[in-house]
Amino acid sequence: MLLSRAKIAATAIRLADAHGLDGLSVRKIAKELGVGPMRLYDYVINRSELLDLMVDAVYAQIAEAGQHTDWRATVLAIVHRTRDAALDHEWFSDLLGGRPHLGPHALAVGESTAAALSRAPGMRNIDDLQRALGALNAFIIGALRREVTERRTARSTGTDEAAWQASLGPYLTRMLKTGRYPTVARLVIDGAHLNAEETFNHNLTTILDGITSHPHP
Amino acid sequence: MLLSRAKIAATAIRLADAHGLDGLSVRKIAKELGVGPMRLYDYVINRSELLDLMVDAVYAQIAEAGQHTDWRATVLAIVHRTRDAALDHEWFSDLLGGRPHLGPHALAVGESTAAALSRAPGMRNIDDLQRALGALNAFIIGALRREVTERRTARSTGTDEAAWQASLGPYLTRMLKTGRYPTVARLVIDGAHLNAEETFNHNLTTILDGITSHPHP
DNA sequence: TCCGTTACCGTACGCTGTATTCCGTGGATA
DNA sequence: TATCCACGGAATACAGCGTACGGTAACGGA
Repeated sequence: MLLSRAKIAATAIRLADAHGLDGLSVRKIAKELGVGPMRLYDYVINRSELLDLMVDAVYAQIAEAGQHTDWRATVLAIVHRTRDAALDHEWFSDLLGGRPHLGPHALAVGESTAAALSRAPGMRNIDDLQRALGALNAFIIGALRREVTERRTARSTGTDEAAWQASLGPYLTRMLKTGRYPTVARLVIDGAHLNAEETFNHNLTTILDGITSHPHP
Repeated sequence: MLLSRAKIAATAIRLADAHGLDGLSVRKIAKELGVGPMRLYDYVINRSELLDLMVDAVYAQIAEAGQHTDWRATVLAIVHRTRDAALDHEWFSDLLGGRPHLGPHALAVGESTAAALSRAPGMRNIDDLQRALGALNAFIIGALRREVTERRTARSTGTDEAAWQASLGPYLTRMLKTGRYPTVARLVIDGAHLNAEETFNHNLTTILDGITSHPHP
């Protein structure tokens, strides 16, 4: 069994998809590959470099988003592929924003995004572009983390009313019944029906609109 | 030495501030308190509950933001206190968005934010509020994670040109010299002078403006 | 044929979170 | 007063983690 960085990353991703980042260990990857644990260190310096490898493999998928002539269509395509990737590989969202993404594919995605955004209206100079990229990336990171976290808790508690009441309910409903958090209570009770993808798209549109129109000097 | 959840959280926070989340362990907290490791489990179920305790202690600081009559001033105050907290306790940003924040102080902050935002113009119903909160929180999470990550790498590489060239330079400059990432290259070279706080405030304003004006139905 | 170098491998160390066992002491009862 | 019991805190135990390190086997050149 001869190894390679790509093969190691692939099995690591499979394991992380199945058991999460906490369930991922160098030893388990090695066992899955039928190899002693220390073999991996011939291809990778650190566990952390292994994570970087996994992240960049995901960026490779994201980078396959086609180029459009319209800047907005390009950005939308990239962001949606990123969201798909984060939902496919939930551990990806755990790493999102936690380390600089400097792998070749991550840089390629960054380049495509930046290039598209630089063609947006209202982008007067490079400082505008820097800020706009910052806002967009911040939104992506935060929104995907939130969505994945939500999905996880929903999965662990069960979506249906009964299981909800049994797990988080006792504590949270007691808290909300105190009357100290009326707005939150209304949000939890009345606002549970919103569709995640719709909300994401809505807010993404808001961000892009906000970026391209410059009301404040 | 008699313990309490508050005292445990306080020392845990001190240690995490000093050595990061990776440098934090149940045993070290116990040793710092002059106590056997298992004593902590009389006050806390899990290591993860201990993290929740720490997070909510930070939210207690954030919650001290004064209420303003103006909704925008209130939101700004909360967000800025959150940013201050994240820069004071960098581990806080590692936990941001990674778990639901359901502690009493976190709920209090959420309530204040939601209440203020619900008084913003253009907030027609609870779905609008839900979405607006989502966008705002996503931005906060992402922006703070990015800023802390940036600060960490800057600290580890050294801010000055020489140290930069020595650490990330070899790889990154080689990458950028390939010419495959021209926009990123321009951003790295020309855009390094931007002030972090200014950028944060600018983008926060953009988000709030975007939330309160509803150009798309 | 012999040696130097290189590539591979298993073992071992220190650390983690946590379950379980053990023990000393204080209070209650005969 | 003597004995026993209950109980709280300390110590030990266990399974797993990342990875440093020492040994070994194979291979190329002299």
